[in-house]
Amino acid sequence: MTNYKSDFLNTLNERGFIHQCSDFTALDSLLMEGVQSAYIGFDATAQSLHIGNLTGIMMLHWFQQSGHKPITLMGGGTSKIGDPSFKDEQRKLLDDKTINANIEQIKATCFKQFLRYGDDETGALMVNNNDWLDGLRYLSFLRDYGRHFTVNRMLGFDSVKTRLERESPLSLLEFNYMVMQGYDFLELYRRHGTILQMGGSDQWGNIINGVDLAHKADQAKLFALTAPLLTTPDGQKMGKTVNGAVWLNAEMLAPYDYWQYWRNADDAMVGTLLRRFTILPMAEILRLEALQGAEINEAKKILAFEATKLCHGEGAALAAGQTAAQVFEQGGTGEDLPRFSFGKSRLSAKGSVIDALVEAGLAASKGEARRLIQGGGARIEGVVVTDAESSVESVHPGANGAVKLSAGRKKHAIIEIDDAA
RNA sequence: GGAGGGAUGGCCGAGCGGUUAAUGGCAGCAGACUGUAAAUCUGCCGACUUAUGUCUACGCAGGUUCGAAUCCUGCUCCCUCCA
Repeated sequence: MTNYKSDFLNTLNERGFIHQCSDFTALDSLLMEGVQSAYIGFDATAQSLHIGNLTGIMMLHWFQQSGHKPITLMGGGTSKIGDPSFKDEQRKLLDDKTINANIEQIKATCFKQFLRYGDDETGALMVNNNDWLDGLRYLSFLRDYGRHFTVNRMLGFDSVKTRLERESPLSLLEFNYMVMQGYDFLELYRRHGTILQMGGSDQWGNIINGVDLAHKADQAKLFALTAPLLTTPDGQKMGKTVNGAVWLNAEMLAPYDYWQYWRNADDAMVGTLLRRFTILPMAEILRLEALQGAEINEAKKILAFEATKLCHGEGAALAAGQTAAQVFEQGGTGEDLPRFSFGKSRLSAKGSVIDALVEAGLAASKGEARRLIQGGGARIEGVVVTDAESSVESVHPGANGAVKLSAGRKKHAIIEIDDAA
């Protein structure tokens, strides 16, 4: 129904990225006038971004594909303070060195596949808000910018309102986060002529703050564009897996596991995910999301392949898919399964299955491994382990070379028999 | 500054001297059913150990008691009301 003039908004629209915009018409026109720059802010507290950041990354990707200049803003300055909503006192604040290392890592492992960095007109740019936040002087900042923010209005933001309603304390520091984020936008406008900030719908208030600030301070017209937050059909947040976050960095989450994450998507999510996280043509997506029943599995495999390919490259995506086919469709093993070595002498030891489960990372403790076995969830080469005291050898006699160890239907590892130990 | 209420396992939330590693719900894991989906049903769900053992846990530090998450004292933090 909605039709835009600009490729960018049309693409975002058909791929389900549009939730709210401060002014569709004006933004649409501006995008037609020439190369524009837009940014999204990212956290720099870990060495990698995760799937929750992928929506933003894809928005920037399409922005660049549409002939514009994307900017990835790293929250180096804000990371130095630490997230105040996280009340754990033990949390150590990050120093510049760590933050800068994180930023480099993130650029190399999370952005480079999706964005083309470069100094040319549409080359992506990486900036760190520490560059301007670190040197801010409190009094002059308050005088120049603080006067543009009214507390009355800030109290109206959902992020603040819910906090107050829940009677959970909101520190001045936190309250100031939105001011800093607003200031970032102004700074980028001044430095790079950035006119658009994007983000998840939860960022709306923060983004609008920047828009307003720039209007008041510089009489500039900037834009906010947000994407709907991804939730499962029953309203749960997406992006968690067995081990926590779904990282984009292959060292933190193997491509095989990344592939699996997508493969296990909810039926009802497949269309949404294809639109958002693959660059398949819309015609193909429409075909795939029309599939019904068990046929949806085909769509899921394509989703997994395409998403993994974007993040980890075609080779890794193919390998992951191949391993998955071998493991799940043929009940065998594959190259991509995690491996660990196990001394030959331990094979026949009583209870060695428990040790193997723990060492393979399939169980967090011996107690958990034992419970897994007692619940009938542990298998060696497909044979259910019935006795917690079993040795690997007693379950699968003649174990040689390597055997497959499984915890549940989905988690597998290869035990490589180490003759020397 | 005064009066009162509260802090419990990943989260929510019972317990208010002893069958309490602590009801229940959510989340998580496993099994069955399936399509590596959802829903449903069942089991598990502090650690070590494997036996009917040990340790660690109910904001922090002490105390009373044969015995405390439960009672007392001090401290910290949060909330509400009054100044």
